[in-house]
Amino acid sequence: MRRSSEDTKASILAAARERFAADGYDRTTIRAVAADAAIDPAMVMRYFGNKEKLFAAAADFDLQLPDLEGVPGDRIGATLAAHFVERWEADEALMVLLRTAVTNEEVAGRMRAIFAGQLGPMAATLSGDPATAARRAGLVATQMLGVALCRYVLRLPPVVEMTREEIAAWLGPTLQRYLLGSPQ
Amino acid sequence: MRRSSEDTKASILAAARERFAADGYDRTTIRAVAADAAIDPAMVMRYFGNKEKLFAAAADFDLQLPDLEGVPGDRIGATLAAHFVERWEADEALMVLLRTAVTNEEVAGRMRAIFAGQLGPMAATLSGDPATAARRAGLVATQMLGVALCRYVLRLPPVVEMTREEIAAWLGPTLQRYLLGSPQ
DNA sequence: CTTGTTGGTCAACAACTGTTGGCATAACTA
DNA sequence: TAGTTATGCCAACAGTTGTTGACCAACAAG
Repeated sequence: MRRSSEDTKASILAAARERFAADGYDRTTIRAVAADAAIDPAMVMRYFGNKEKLFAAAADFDLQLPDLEGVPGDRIGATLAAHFVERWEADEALMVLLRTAVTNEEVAGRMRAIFAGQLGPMAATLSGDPATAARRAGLVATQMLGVALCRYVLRLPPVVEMTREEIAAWLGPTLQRYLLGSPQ
Repeated sequence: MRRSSEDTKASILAAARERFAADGYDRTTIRAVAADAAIDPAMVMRYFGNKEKLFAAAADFDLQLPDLEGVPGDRIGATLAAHFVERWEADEALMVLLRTAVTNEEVAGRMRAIFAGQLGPMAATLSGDPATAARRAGLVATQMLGVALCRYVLRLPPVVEMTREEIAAWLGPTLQRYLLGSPQ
C-alpha cells in the first residue's frame, strides 16, 4: 500500500511545526523538515507551494480564551494565568509564532492581530470601559508573553522551575489588577 | 587624510548594532553591515574576525540597575519599572540580544547570565530572603522582558502608545509585589 | 495490456552566504 | 627618494538555500 497524500502532508506539517517551534523561521530549512518527515524536499514544495505557505500552515493559532462566566470575580486573573500556561504547553503553534515574530514583521503583525482581536474584546467585556480596554489587554499581553518568553524560549531557570500553580498564584493578582483595577 | 582604523572599526560596529537590533543575527549579513558602513565586506572580517565575534562586540550589554538606596520603600517597583524602560530606549544592545536570543541558544545563555547575575542579587538584597530571591527575580524578568517584547519588538499598539510614566505607574505595584510581597 | 493518475525521487539551477588571498594605494619613515 | 606599512578593494571559493523540471514506480480503469 502506498501512503495517502493526506498522511504525508500531515507528517510534513508535524515536522515543520517542530522545526519552526524549535529554530524559528530562518534557521528552519525545507531540507531539514523533509528529512524529519522522511521524504524528499521536493514533496514539501509540491504540497505547500513554498516556505512561506508552509509556515502559514504550521502557525495556525488560536488563544482559545476560556469562558469566564461563573468564575468568581476575584479569581479571574488566576484562572486566566493558568489557562495561558496550559495553552502554551498544549500547542507548539505559539512557539512557532513567537520565535518568528521577533524577526519577521509580517508574523509580528499576525501576533498583533491575535492579541488585539482576542484579548481586546475580553478586556472590554470585563472592565466595562471601552476607553481603557485596549490598554488593559496590552498590559495582560506584556505579562503573559513575558512568561512565555522567559519560560519556554529563554528558559530562565527560576521561571522554568515554577509549577503552573505557582505561576497562576503569582500572576493572578497582576492580571486581575490590569483587567479590573487601577494603576495604584 | 586616510580614515583611521579606529574610526572604521567604530562605524562598522555602529552599523552592526543597528542591523542586529533591527533584523536579528540570521537576517543580518556581513555584506549589509559593510554597505551601511560604506566599506568592503572584507574589512569587517579583518577587523572582527568573523560574524560571531562581530555580534559579540555589538551585543555588549549591562542592565545598569539603579542604586535603590534612599528610594521610599513603596516606590521601589515604580522606580525600577521606569529605569528599565529608560534603559531599553537608551541602548540598542538590549534589542540586539533579545532579537537573537530567541533563536540562538548561546545568546539565550548570555541573557540568562545577565538576569541571574544582576537581577538575582538585587532581589536577594531587597527581599532579605535568599530562598525566594531567584524566583522573585525571575518574576520581575517575565514582566520587564514582556514589556520589551510587546513595546519594541512586536509593537502592540496599546503598549507602544503608553508613556513611560504610565508604564511605571501600572507596573510599579507589580514589581513591588514580586520583589517584596506574597502571591496573594 | 495499455493508459492515466498519483505519490515519490533525483539532479541540478541560481542566488546568497561567510570567508579568504591577492593586489592596489596612500601615508609614514629612514 | 626608496621602502615599509596600514588601510582598503576586488574577485573568487565553497557551502547552503529555496526552488524546479525531468524522470520513476505503483496502482486503478479501460
